[in-house]
Amino acid sequence: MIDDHRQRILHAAARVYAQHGWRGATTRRIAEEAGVNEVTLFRQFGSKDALLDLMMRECSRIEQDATFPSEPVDPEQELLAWVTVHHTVLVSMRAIVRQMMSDAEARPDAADCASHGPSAAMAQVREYVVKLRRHGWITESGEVSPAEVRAAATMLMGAVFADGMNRDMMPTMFTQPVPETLRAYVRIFLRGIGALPQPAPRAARTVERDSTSTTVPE
Amino acid sequence: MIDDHRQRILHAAARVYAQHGWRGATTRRIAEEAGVNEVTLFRQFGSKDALLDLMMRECSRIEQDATFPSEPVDPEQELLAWVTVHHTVLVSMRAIVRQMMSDAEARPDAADCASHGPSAAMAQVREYVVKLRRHGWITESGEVSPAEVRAAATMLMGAVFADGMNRDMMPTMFTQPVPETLRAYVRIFLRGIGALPQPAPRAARTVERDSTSTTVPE
DNA sequence: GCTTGCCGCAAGCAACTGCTTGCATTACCC
DNA sequence: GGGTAATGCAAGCAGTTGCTTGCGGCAAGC
Repeated sequence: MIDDHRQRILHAAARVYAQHGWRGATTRRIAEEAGVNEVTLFRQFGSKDALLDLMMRECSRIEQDATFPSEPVDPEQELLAWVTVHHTVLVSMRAIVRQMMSDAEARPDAADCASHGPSAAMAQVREYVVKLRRHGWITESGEVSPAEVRAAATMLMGAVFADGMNRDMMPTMFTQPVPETLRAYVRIFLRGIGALPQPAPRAARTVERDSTSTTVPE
Repeated sequence: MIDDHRQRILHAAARVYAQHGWRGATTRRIAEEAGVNEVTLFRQFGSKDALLDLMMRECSRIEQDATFPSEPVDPEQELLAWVTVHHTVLVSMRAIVRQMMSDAEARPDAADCASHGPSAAMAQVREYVVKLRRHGWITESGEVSPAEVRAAATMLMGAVFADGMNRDMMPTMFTQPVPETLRAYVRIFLRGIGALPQPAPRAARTVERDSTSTTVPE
């Protein structure tokens, strides 16, 4: 029960900040939320800026514990499980992430903190893609260029990010339930990097129009 | 030169709001930015809230003028052109969109305004996908379910959104230049809905591991 | 018992912020 | 010229906000 106060204040600061942003996170509000006198806050952390800076640094230490298997066995299932965890974490933190993104220009710390999670997640996906290639799920000499595979990973992460951040605000954009959507993201990603069988052959390609330049080589 | 002041104030309000958010958009700051006395602001708009509300309503009227051709000829090129315009608009408005997203809970107007653009864009893409199907670019009885096609559109929009919003904050996540990345997004999207030839056949699928459950049917 | 360190409480201060008032100025229309 | 509407300017007011100070309470260690 030594640093109980510090932790309580830090957690309260995170909650208030997530709801009201930097300017709205008043020292009085944080103190009230923490059930602590406002003066204690200044005695413990010095200033409001110092408190929020520390809160953000603590916040970026939260590691998501989802990991990929060391050797891919079922890419669709493995990716789906991982993406689901990532999406869940994102949804639970969307309020604070939104605030950090809006404060990113004014407070560089906020940008670092907000980008830490996604960057780490991105690194995990890239590592998994390397494993996929090494284990033959992606053809080494495939016509999907490595740059495109890289972009596919960015696309997957971006889609999951946008889904987690915006789904509650844009009901017209996200009409299907989360699990179904995430599975579709994963399947499209795998198909995009050539790791899932193409569902429909190119039979219907020459219909109705003279498709002279259907596939632009580069 | 009649309503010059109103427009100047509205534009100044948008700029200040984009940089400092709702709470940071002080009436004094807006007035200074507009080169107008603070009192004029209150005489014209009544209150700060009324001014910012009106600014947001005006802001959501900005229509992006990119359109798809009435009949698809070259889906990759057409989608790429459209996505490029959409991305450019998004980048130019990213600051104000970020603020709106952080203010969405407190101010419902902000949520409406922020979601208006993406929703309209989404509708355009969905309409284009319908055209693609109608013109035979997507097999009617394809193994890509309509739900998955819908999710693919959401995925494309989400990826473009995340790219436009986060690229400047997360350099480790977006390593490739914008045009290359957008083209990859489009290609993966088309491949995901079965409208681009699959690059690598399923030859390398049985390598090194006993892939018993490679494709999970449902 | 006595010091030490942390805490709560009350008060307050300077700066900022939304907003108002009173008055002089300017431009336009009849 | 005179009325009218919009603007600028100076001042101010009440509420908020970051932060400080002084004081007393209270538990722990000597």
